[in-house]
Amino acid sequence: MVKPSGQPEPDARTRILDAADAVFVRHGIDGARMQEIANQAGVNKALLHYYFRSKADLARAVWLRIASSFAPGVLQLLASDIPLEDKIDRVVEAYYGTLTKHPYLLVYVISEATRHPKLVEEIYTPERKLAARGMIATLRRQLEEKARVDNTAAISAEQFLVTLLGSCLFPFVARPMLTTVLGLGPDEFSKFIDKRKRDLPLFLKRALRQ
Amino acid sequence: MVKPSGQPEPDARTRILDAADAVFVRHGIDGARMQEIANQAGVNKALLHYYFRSKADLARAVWLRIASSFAPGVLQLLASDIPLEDKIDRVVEAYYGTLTKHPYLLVYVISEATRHPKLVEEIYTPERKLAARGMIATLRRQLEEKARVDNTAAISAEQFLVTLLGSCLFPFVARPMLTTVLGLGPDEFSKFIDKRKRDLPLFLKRALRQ
DNA sequence: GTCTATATGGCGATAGAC
DNA sequence: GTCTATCGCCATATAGAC
Repeated sequence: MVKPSGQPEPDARTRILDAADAVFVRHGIDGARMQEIANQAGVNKALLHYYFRSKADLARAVWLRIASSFAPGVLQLLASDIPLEDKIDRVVEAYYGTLTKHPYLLVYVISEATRHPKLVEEIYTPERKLAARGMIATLRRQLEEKARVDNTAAISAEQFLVTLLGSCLFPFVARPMLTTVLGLGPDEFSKFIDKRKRDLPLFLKRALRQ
Repeated sequence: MVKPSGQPEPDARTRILDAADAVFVRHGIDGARMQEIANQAGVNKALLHYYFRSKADLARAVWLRIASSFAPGVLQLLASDIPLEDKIDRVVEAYYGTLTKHPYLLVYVISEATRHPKLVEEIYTPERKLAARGMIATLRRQLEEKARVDNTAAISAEQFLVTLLGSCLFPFVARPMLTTVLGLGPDEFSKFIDKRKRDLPLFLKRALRQ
């Protein structure tokens, strides 16, 4: 996922992992071919088995790399003590960068997580479990505080989280459907996303105040 | 997807299509095995090829059936002239029924649509294209009317649509991640969805007024 | 139409030279 | 560590009897 920035060719193992990343994300684990990964890495198929015993092991390695780099940033952001309304901006901002560049990434994570739920638990370490609880607690505190000040009923932290994530992530999940239904070309989709980056925080904040 | 309701066994072709539906939705096209479909349909593997030439053709037939039955209802709902705020309730209501019963359906549609965008165009007939345009136009009109009355800036119809759909559909898209992060068991997830069915319309309506 | 048996090809995986 | 060559399986697909 993260491309090498320096000049020297990365070693074979790294090239394989990068290639596997690209191919698995593009085609899903079942749809990926070891041959294609080998080609893209510029090595022989046998070398994949030398470094990673089997396709399943390679897929697992890729999954760990991707899934680990996916959530923590946003989780930490949401768990922090910055004001609730700022969080909205920051979450929107944080996701839209990488997801624009990697159109298949989110669908890969979702489909593999859905079809092999064990993969999710594998990256859900005790520390992360704790962090997630803390994040929810912080969110709840902020929402209750807001409700107290505005003298309204507090919104459920879990519900708010899902609405926030859903609103942010859905365009990248349903991209082909949306571009077709809305009649958008590739660059029009970009414009749509740009506009959304500005509009969505306003919309959500409006729902929050009173 | 639609299970037979009457007593008599459906004919083999139908049974195959139903079985293929279940297996493709569960495992994705690449992950599905013809043998499993045959077993589930109670027929021999060869019969699948008798009715549908190849796996690809069978997958295509299933896709057409599912995708066709998926959008039209909601599309029609959104295009109708019922008040905007009522639409929110109805959309939420409409999706949550089937998606609760078919946990893999949405992820299947999304992943296949993403990896094979041609499949999307195949179900996007001229009539549906027209209907989609009309739906957006109606939505825009309603949002502008609302803005005029409230004396505020109108929200983009496209953006509103995506927010509405995203908020509704995301829990079913990200279910395994959410249950893990929020620490929900299967029946707690149901409760979460029930609560969401009540809360989400309120939240969205609040963002709309003023 | 539905079955049994078989062909065909592709893919993951291994052996072994260098 | 990296390659070439090859194995063995398994999934799709077909032939042909009933």
